[in-house]
Amino acid sequence: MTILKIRLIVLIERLKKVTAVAQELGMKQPTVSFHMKKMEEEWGVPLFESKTGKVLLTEAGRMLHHYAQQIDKIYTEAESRMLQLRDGGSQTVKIGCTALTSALVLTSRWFKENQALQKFVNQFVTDSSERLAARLEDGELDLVVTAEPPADARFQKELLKESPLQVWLAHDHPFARMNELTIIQLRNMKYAALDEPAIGRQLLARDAVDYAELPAGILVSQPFLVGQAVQGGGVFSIMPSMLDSPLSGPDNEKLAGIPLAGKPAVLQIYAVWPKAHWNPKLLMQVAQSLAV
Amino acid sequence: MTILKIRLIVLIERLKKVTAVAQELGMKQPTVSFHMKKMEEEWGVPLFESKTGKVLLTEAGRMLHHYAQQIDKIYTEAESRMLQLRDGGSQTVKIGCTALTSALVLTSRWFKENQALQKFVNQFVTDSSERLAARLEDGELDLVVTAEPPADARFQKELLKESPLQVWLAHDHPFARMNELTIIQLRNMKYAALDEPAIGRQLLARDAVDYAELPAGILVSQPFLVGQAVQGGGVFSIMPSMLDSPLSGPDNEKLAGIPLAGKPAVLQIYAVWPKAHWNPKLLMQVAQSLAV
DNA sequence: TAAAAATACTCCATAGGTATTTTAT
DNA sequence: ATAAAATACCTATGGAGTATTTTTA
Repeated sequence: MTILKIRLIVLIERLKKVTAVAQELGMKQPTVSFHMKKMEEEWGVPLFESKTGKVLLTEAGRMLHHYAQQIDKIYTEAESRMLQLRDGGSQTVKIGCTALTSALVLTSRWFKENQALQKFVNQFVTDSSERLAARLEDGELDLVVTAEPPADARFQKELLKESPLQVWLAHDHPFARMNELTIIQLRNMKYAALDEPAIGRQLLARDAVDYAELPAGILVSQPFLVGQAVQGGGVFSIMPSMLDSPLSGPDNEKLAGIPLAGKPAVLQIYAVWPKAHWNPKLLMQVAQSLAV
Repeated sequence: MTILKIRLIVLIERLKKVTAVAQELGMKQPTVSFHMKKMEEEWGVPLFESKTGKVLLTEAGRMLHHYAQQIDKIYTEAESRMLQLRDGGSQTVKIGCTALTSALVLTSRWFKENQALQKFVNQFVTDSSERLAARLEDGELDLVVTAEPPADARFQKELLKESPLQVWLAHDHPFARMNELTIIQLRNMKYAALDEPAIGRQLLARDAVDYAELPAGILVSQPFLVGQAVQGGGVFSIMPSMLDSPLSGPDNEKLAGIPLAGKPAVLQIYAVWPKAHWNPKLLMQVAQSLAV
């Protein structure tokens, strides 16, 4: 069995025409027919059937297709990785972050202090933490920085940073000089929330009642947008204390960060990577650089 | 690239000797050497290096190995499936259950009423719900019956049964004729728990305080062992009400099942299977048969 | 009847072998 | 000195092509 034949099954299922498959694979129609016949011999069962001008898969064919699809995906990933490795002359490491964790971890300081690492680590991807976990599992990403590490024994987990959540306000707000704030005190303002479920989960775990009383407000996808909204006035947010510089844009006044009254909620940022990775040492090194 | 070469990488990594790999694959040493060289040409990078009598993988080799391992696993699974299909003359469906869900769903009645289905559905596996989810994902299982369905859009989920949790006691216990029981009333007895985290989670969700007050006791892996322990006396358990016949063994007196006082906790049993399965119709049919 | 698939036949690359040399403990 | 790996060389099968026939919409 060759990868080519595996792709052939995938394409037959998708295109349902022998000529179209041949075209897609850059070969001639008889060659594809030949392979189809050969595969049926190889497996000892009919895999394809012609129905009303289309080539369909038999039950056995569909079963094989199920596996062929997975293999095709993995092999394509391997090819693209190897190309990067060959052309870049060295390993490339793809890092995935959420909008929030990228702001917390990929600071200008990190880029300045880890230029040597950037020979290897040179691709940064942003996505939701669920999708990051999926892409890590697929082997598309090497390391993921997330506040919601998947609970899976196949992955190595390393705590990078901890940051308590606090209330953020415009610097000229009457509350900006308070020592601490309860959520009830903020009920007349809008809540600008980042689309990062980990924050909500932390608040919920800290105090479900407080969480339920959070007023409705604005949902944004980027930390700096939270900053803009809060600068605008009449709006507060709850974000990690560590986020001060990303929140205050270059030409904005600094925002005021005031601790939550009572039990604190702490956001934990983890690096996660597969234990079976081909260069765990490099990944550990990357994780340690991100932990500074 | 052929599957054979993919396996070759996997075996080189495992055995670290060219001759050993050749032996394992049923070929001669020069053939393996030949393939190794060919693959390095094909990928355009060195994949293998000789170190102190052993053949090791280079960085690129390790990277490729990471994918090769996955592909090998999937392909082996496909082969074994196809063999079953060819020899059995028809599709085989492997079902995975936890100890508890098997007792609730794979009743003698099910086997009696679904003999036609058993032409296809003829392998039953028991494992923890986490491992079942992993084996389903791997394609080793076709359908999993679990109280803890994975939250994953790739899977189809179908509610099979719902059963309230209730207290189980020996038939001659003083409480055996009560209409309902609180957990506090049982504090002088031992709690025989089944190793099925879904039960604990349901109780926790129902009332965290009650749950915290459950006395320490016995942990068993099989529902019928819960029955034995409760029959023994001085022991209670909390199990689905639907479980009466599996709990009372053939030569035991019937156990008494008494509802929990207050908010009920209900265990939900789901069938889960991959949406991308090659015979979703059959699986849906199986799920419906299990729901009776 | 026109387009798509199957068949027949040819050619070269690849996968496999044996015999032998080279390399490493 | 000996076992393992590399090399050289040969053969059979498989993969790809062209030309042609058969099928089916």
